[in-house]
Formats: sequence, structure tokens, C-alpha cells
Amino acid sequence: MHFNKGEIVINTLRSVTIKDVAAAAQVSIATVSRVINHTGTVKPELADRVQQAIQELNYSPNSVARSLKTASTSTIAFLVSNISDPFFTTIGRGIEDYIKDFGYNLIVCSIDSSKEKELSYLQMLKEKMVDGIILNTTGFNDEAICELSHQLPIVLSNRRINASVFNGDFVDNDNTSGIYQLTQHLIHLGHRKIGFINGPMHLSTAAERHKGFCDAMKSIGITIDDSYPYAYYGNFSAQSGYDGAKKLMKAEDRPTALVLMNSELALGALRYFAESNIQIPEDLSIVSFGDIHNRELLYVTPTVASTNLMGIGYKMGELLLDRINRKNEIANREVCFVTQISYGNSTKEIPAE
Amino acid sequence: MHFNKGEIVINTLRSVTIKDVAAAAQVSIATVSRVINHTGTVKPELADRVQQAIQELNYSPNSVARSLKTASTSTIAFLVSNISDPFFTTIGRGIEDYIKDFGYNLIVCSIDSSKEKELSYLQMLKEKMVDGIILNTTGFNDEAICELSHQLPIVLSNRRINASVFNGDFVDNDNTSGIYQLTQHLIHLGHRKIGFINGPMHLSTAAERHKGFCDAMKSIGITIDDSYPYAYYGNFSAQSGYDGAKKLMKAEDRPTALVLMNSELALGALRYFAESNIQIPEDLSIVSFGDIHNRELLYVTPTVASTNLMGIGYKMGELLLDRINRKNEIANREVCFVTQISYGNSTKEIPAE
DNA sequence: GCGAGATAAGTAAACGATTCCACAAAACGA
DNA sequence: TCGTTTTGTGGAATCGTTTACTTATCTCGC
Repeated sequence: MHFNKGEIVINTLRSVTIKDVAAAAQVSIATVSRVINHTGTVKPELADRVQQAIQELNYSPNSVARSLKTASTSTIAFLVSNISDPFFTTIGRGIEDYIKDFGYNLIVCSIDSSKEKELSYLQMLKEKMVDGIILNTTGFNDEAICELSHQLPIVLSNRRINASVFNGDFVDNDNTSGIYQLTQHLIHLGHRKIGFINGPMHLSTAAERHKGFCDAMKSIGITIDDSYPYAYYGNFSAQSGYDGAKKLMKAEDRPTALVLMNSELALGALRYFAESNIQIPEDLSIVSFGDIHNRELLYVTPTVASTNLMGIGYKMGELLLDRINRKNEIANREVCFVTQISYGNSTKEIPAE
Repeated sequence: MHFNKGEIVINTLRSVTIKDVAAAAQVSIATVSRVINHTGTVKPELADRVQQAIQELNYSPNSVARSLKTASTSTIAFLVSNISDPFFTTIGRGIEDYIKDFGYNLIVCSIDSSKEKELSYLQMLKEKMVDGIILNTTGFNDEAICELSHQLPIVLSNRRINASVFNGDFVDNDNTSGIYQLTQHLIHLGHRKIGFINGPMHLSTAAERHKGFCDAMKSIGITIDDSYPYAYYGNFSAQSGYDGAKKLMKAEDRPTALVLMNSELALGALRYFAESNIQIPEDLSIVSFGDIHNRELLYVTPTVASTNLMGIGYKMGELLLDRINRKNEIANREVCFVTQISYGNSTKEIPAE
């Protein structure tokens, strides 16, 4: 508070406003506003006086007041199932990197795959007047999201919405092709009894990856239906990976290879294999979708379809800001990121039976 | 928009305000506000009318306007070096879990150990009127943070500030004791040539862990000074871990054990050992500070001082909200979380030389 | 029955910016 | 020289709330 030398500062708590600056520079608040925002015209001489007053008073504009008037907060929200999941935080980092250059901030919310949490966060964020939302939805609130999408720019992250009236963009990996390639890899190694562990089929990611698997199996004449013996559906968590691996490997008729439909499932499965002394790839070949943190340092390096998460985040930030600038009045867009197979040592050729 | 059956909606963009509710319920806006906030007294009959109007109009209050008036946004910020680092996101999850029950949101910002980024984020957040900040500081802006701490509640996460005029709380692991115990463990196994890889010493975490190491070594009569041959200082990144391990292991006089001062350093070092075929623990024993994601799935399970990150986050949320409620007018507090040694298979007894 | 105190509701002033509008002064073209 | 446009500035409304203040009504003890 060195700017008040010799005077007693009456009220340090009250922060300096545009009024104080106007008074100090002996101009109107309108002029101060014009100087700050570089709008309208103002004489250089006055502008200097204002700038000087701003310096001396250490003034910075109040974003909240500005937001109220301009109806925009320069804040966007990122809703994910769990902010401590590296998958999402890497995407989040990509988003943040992109938007920060435009003066935007990121609010991050964990909705824990809970229908209620998702709804209540959406409500709260609408009240807070965030400028847009990037949403990895639970899949349980499609109607509400569709309605919201007409009031607020929304970009869907990785999970599509099953409704035609949705107004927004969608970014995802090429799930079908990624899993197709992984499965083909196993097929080429001679595997036929190929199991899979997937998440809930109402999520587009699960459904699309399932399709990739079916397509590949179809190419060798195997049709996947409800009676397919080597299938397990969980919820994209490590626990499901563990449980699924256990169930499939305890069955009389074991698969010789396993497709894990996301990295959490893979980690859970690896835990089970370690505990139960199942050797990878000697006893079982595995592949999985999505990058794994420090994958090369694991006791076995899984072959994966690797994804460009930072890139996805960056792209989603780009789409959302564009949508914000264009007042949400554009046609839906979809961006699909191709995956790249990254080979580890988790698969092995099998002699044809 | 089903609430306007049969009528033409003139302006869907303009959202419904407290005025509309007041008009619909035929009361004043003051009464509506009283109903919403449960303040003052209002006849049940009127309250009902208001509630009904709120329902029918699908009204939700505008947080920005409320924030302007009440000078609080129910938002707190979490500033970390990198939001994609699991260490921080786990803490973040703890914070979020605590604060969400009180209607608070979390803004997450990556400052990348950059002095400028930290400063500009702090400025931006002040303008946005966040109610408080949880800060894992770069260590380069102590004065600015001290000044800010008198205007805005601040809780420091894991990195202390070297200034007496700081006004806020501090939460950390017991760095000194954690490293002391880890080092003692190596000593008990017979190691004497114990190297370490640390972060920059201007960070309190680095300094405190260094002290733990020195204390332990002192107990066997070894004093650590600048000439200690088995030392490497980097920046708490995996790259530093890799580089440090390389340098120490390429020297003529190798250490027989290594203390890694955080988990990133440990992962980087593990990568080097894997590449250069150094067997752990046969060729080298290692220990490290802090949990490692999926530690048991690594090719070697490091012995670590494990930390309760969720708990730390939760505690920081608690301290910050308390500080907010008490208008930042309380004495500084410090909370220290004890660590727990979690044994892996990365250490081995050495025959006394 | 009447004044004091409680209760209930409304009016209007904030909060701190942006921006429309009015208007004065300067610049300009004929 | 006199309109007409351009430029620069200030006044005041506005954004959507909360809340201090006011006023009207009601309750109640004496």
C-alpha cells in the first residue's frame, strides 16, 4: 500500500474501483472504461492520465461486474467422471493450454458416473454462467443435455449422445478402428479364442469398441452374439478389469487372448494376472485401448492403441471457443482422432490348433 | 420450453430473472429473494406462490449477479505446476470432494513452475473474485503471495513460503521424517554409499527431504556437504530422475543405494535402469518419496514413503473454507501428514564391506 | 381501546462494470 | 461563413441480485 505515503489508509478491505480511477484521473468512468477496453475514442492525453491513475491505485477491473454486464465469464467447465484419472487430466491439460491464451479459465468437476451429480453440476454451472462446457457425460442425462445445448455451447468428450436434437460438437478417438486393429493383430498371431472386457454398452465408446471387435472377428467367420463365451461387461474401472479377467480365466474354456477396452480395465486385469501367476504373454496375450501411464515400466508392456489425449483436449478447446464466438449457432461437428498401435511385449504367436 | 404451452415464446435467449418470478407470483423481488435464500420472514402462502412461480418459469438465480452483491463466488482455485500430474490431481480430488458439499467449485490452473504464469494466474483469479486459493507455488513469487495473502484466503500446498508476513495456512507431508525413515532402512540393510536425487533446494519440500537424508546419514557418522559425491539436484521431473541416475551410475565410484526424493524422479530413474540393464535390487537398492500410481505393477515395486494425498486435499479444503468463513482473520496454521513406509522389492541387504 | 413491539411485504439503493445516448467542440466541405 | 460530419466526453441506464430502510398490518398486555 505504498501509494498512500503519509496518509492513513482508512479502509484497506474495500478494493479500488473504476470510480476511484475516474476520480484520480479527473475523467468520467465511461472514459476509464474506454481506455481499459480500447473501445471508442479518447484523447491520448486523457488516456495517459487514466493509465497513470490505474498504476498509482494499482487498479484491476472486477471480472464479476464485467461478467454481469457482458453476460460472459471467460470460464469454461470440464465435466469428467474423475479428475484424478490421468486419461482426463491429460485431456484437461490440452484444453487448458489452448484456452488460457484467450483469457479463459477451466473449472473441473468430477461427476463420478453419477446421474445426479452430473445434473446438479450442469445446473450449477449454468447459474455460474460459464461460457461453455466440455462434457464427458455419464450417458444418463441425454434429454437434459440436449435442452441445455441450445442455451450453452457444449462439446462432448468421448461419449456421444443418443439424441438428434443435440446442438454441439463431439470429439473422440476412432474407437472402432483402434479395437479392430488390435483384434486383427491377435488374429494374425493365430488366436481364435479371443475374449474381451468392456464397459457399459449404453456408452458410445463401449459400443463402438465392441463393433471394432465384432468386425474383426467376423473377418475370420466368427459372429459375436449374446452367447459368446469370452465376454465380460463391467464399468471401465480397474476393479471391473480385475473381476473380468478372473471370471474369464477361471472358466473351464479359457480364451488365449484378451482385448481390454480401456486402460483402467487393462491395469485391473494386469493386477489379477500378477496375483494369480498367469504369465503374459506365455499363458495369455493381451491388448488394450488407450495409453497407459509409464507403460514401459510395467512388469509387462501391453500392446495398445495409443491416443493423442493432449491433442484431443486442444481440439475440444478450439471447437468450444469457436462455438462460443459464433453464439452457438453452427451445425454440429464431429472430430475423430485416429489411434496408433504401439507394440509392447504382451502378445505372442499361438500355434494353430 | 413446455411451460409456455400455446404461447409463442418471444425471446428464448433472455433467461428468466427474479423479476419475472416476482411478477408471476405477484410479489416484490425482495420477497422472492427472501424465499430463495430463506432469510427474513415471509408468509407460507406467499412462499408457496413464489415456489410455484419458480417451478413454472424454471427459474434459477444468476450466480454472477449474486456474486457481485455478496462479493463471493463460491469458487476456489487450485494452482499447481501441472494438472496432468497424478500427485496433484489426487490432491485436487480430495479438495473437490470436501468443498462441493458446501456449494463450492474448483478452478484448476497449471503454472508449469513458471514465475510469470503463477503471477498472471494470481492476478486473474483475484479479478475473478475467487473466494480462496490453494497454491503449490513455484517459489519465485513469495512477496506477491504474501501481499495477496492479506486480501484473499490462501492455503499453501506442500511448498512453504520464506516470508514472515505471509497470512495463511500450510499443509504438507512430513518430508523430513519420511526420507529419514527410508534412509534408515537402507542403512539397516548395510548400505553406506547412499546416493540421492533431489529437486531444487529453494523449494521447502526439497530442503526438508534433504534434511531427513542428512540426519539419517549423520547417525552413522557421515556428514553431507557440497563435496558429497553421490548427489544430484534436478527439478523433480522424470527427466531429472533419468539424468541423475545416469550420472551417478556412470561414475567410477557408484553408490550401492539411491534415495529418490519424489515419485517422478523415481519413475525417471527406473526408466534409466531398465534401459541400461541395471538390476534392482541386485545391482542397486532404491527407495523413493511419495506414492506411485500402480506401483505394484511396475517391473520392480519401489519401497516408498507413502502419502495420503486425498486426505491432504480434503484437509486443505477444510482449512481454506474455514479461513473464508472467518474472513481470513486467523493465525497461520500448519498441518503435517505423517508418511508411511510401504515396502516393495527394490531394496536388498548388502554384506558389510 | 390503545400504544408498543413484532411481523410481513415493498421500495429503492447498492455492487462495479459496460454502453447507449446526448451533446460540445473540432474538422471539414462548399 | 455556415451547415454537416467527425471526434471526444460525460451522464445515466443497465445487468440481476441482496439488503437497508420504510411502511402497513397484526398481536397483545395493561
